[in-house]
Amino acid sequence: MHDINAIRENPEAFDAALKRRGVEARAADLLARDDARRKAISESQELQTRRNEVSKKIGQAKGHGNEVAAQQLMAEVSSLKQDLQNAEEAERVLKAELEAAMASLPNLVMDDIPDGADEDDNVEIRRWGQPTQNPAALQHFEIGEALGQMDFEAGARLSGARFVVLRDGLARLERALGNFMLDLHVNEFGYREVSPPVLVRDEVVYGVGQLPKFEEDLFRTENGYWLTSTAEVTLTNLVREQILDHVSLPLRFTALTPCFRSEAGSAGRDTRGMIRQHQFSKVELVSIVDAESGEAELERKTQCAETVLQRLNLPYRVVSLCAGDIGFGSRKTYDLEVWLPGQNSYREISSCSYCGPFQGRRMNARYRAEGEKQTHFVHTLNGSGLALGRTLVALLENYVNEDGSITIPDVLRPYMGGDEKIEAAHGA
RNA sequence: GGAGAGAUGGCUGAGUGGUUGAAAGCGGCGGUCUUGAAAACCGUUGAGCGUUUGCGCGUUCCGGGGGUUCGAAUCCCUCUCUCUCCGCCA
Repeated sequence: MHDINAIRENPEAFDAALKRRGVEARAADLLARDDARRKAISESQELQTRRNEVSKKIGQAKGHGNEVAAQQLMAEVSSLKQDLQNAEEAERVLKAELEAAMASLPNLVMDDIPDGADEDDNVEIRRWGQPTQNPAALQHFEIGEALGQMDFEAGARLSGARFVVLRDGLARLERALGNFMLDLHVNEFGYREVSPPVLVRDEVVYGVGQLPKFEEDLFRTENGYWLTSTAEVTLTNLVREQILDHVSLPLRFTALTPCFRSEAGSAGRDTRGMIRQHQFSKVELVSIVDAESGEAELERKTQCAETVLQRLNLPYRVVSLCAGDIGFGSRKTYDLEVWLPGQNSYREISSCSYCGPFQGRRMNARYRAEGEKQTHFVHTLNGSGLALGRTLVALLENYVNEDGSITIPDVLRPYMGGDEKIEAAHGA
């Protein structure tokens, strides 16, 4: 959500920032609505003042037993009633219209992100590790199916397209990855582990900006719950409608949760394999910070996510998303793209975003500095650290051996009972 | 699923239609006293919005929304949440 006062102060800057995203100018329209709204507020407040004055006198007259005077005053004020109702209704409507107009507008991007229209204009920031080039490299689903531990037919039988069943070593590998990542972020980077709900109500989804605009990307239960598409939704909303002490910031939360996405509009993309599923597990990293710390926290968070890939020894690159490709609620986003030999390309495995006060305002989440009266909206950040399914994909393609077995990276072995390899299941 | 009770300021807790944004206590902050601290005493202490250069003025908010009334924390409707008992259940 945007700050209408900031738009009033500098409408040109607002429109210019929207334009970088390819969104048409809106400031003039919003300010006209705001002007009408404020006029309506003044009008209804004026009527309220008059009503309150007379009503007090009525109370006093009745208190003194002066019924005649009271009756006169009541007759006088009753004529105000309809006017007041009309004025209040007008105010309500104008306020709702302004909010609706703003709720669907994306966050303003930061000055230092690249210009561009789509993902082709994203800018590579750095690379880590040596990508292996091998024309004969297998894709993860070929490797997993050969192991007899990645079963898309079973997934289809249970649930349909874009679902998978993992078994044996691969099932355990996924669990090991989750534990490894959580331990890393909790023990080394100071995140607090959280186990949140995955079913949430409307306003929570609105708070992070997925509603009202992206309803079609989400699953919903028949009685009105939304299935969270990422733990960002719940972890960020942990502070909704709160006023935090400045000294308690930053807050850093991590959680391992299933994520549910309808993938509407992705028809035909990544139809084979585990890259794009309706349900996947992810370790999420969320930070709640003050207005000054957001940019530094984005760098820190990106490092936290990168460390996972480094410990797993998976080659990757960091990409800064351009203005046309960046997400709705973000001001600046780094994507981490892991090297997939089977696809001979880098694929997104993490996305770290700095949202400024955009979500804080939608959630009405604030903080207050020691001894100050003024409250400020919290700034929020989120990032994957990492998506388990895609990490498993990367491990298969980067760690597959000649015989089809998978070497387990050193850091995961304690989580795999000391095993060094995943080999074909019995009877596969 | 059935029956019932409740939601008031940072906390506890009064208040059932008329100068009530709300008693009282606790907590917090400031002050007096003290070498310092404690105790005691005095004062102060919610969140928004509109308007104003500013001091300020006005207005809304007693779980959310709507209604009745000249006037609502107080009456009505509705939603959400919490609690108790019964049933079911991982």
